[in-house]
This record gives sequence, C-alpha cells and structure tokens, in this order.
Amino acid sequence: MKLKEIRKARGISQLKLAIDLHTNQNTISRYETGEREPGISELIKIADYFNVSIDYLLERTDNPDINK
Amino acid sequence: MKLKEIRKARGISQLKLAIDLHTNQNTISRYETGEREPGISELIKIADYFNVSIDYLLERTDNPDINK
DNA sequence: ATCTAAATATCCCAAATTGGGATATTTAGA
DNA sequence: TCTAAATATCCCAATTTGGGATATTTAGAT
Repeated sequence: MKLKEIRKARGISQLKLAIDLHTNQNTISRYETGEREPGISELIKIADYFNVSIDYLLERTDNPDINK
Repeated sequence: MKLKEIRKARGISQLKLAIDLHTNQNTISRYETGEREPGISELIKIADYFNVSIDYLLERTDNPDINK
C-alpha cells in the first residue's frame, strides 16, 4: 500500500499518525513494510485521515480522489 | 459492504461466487450479513470479480468505477 | 566526524479474528 | 405442499493482529 508515500508527502511521522489514529507506531511501521495488513476499519481510518480513496491507498488507481 | 446488492444484481448465488473466489459459501454469507469482514486480499478479489472499486464495495462512494 | 534525539523496524506473545466443515433454516418454484 | 437450492449459523483449529518493549537506523546540531 501507498501509506508510506502518502504519509511522507504530508510530512508526518509514523508516531504522529499512530497517535492520531489511536494506534501504535509499530503498527504503522508494519503496514508500511508490508509485514502486516490492516483490517477494513483501520484501512478506512487511514484513507479518511489522508482524504484519499481506498483504491488509491491500495495502489489500484492513480486517482486519489474518492469521487469521480 | 455492498456485496449482497452487487452479487444479486449480477444474478449469481453465494455458492457460485464462493467457488469462483476459491472460498466457501459460508464465508460469503458472513461477509454479507456483516458477521465477519474480509481481509484486504479477499476484498480485492471481490472487487476485481465484480469489476467495481473497493470504495464502492465499502459504500464510500456512489461511483462503482475505479477510475475517475 | 561524532553525538544525540527522533524516527523506524523487529521481537515476543496474548488476544482477537478468520475460514472451513458440518448442519440448520429459509426461500423459491414445480 | 414438497423439494431442492440458497442462505445462515455452530463450533473450533489455525492464522493474524496489535501492543509493549527494545533494537536499529537516520538526520541534524555542533
């Protein structure tokens, strides 16, 4: 998933993201390294946080906008 | 998720979908009733199968097309 | 170049979640 | 109404997850 790329583009650390999403830094790290995958609810939180579509987050489209 | 609605619109049974997706009928049933949620890889299989965006599948947009 | 703090990755494990087989229940249509 | 197809639920082993703790890496100051 594009998480790392998106997060870096916004200039925030894994720790800040983790705090904002009410989770842990290591969890974010593992999503980014691909070691683990988030469940749907976590996926939605991330997409909402960055205001991108889930399809974009999952690299299924180049368009970050959720609406056509 | 919109799975049941999409599946019915295509006129296929849970069993056929399950077979096509290499899983079980009860698994599909539970996704539809909301008793359980699929992981990301399963989510992708479903979206690909029906050729809809994941955001649409998850009812985050009214637009079924993955591209804008 | 070195030192330090911030940032990121990894280890271990308990708890939660998942999918499958089997079976029960519901639905549709002959 | 009878029956077969379709859908839902029970139980459980196995996988997966997230968190605390800690190790490693990176970046910035001096």
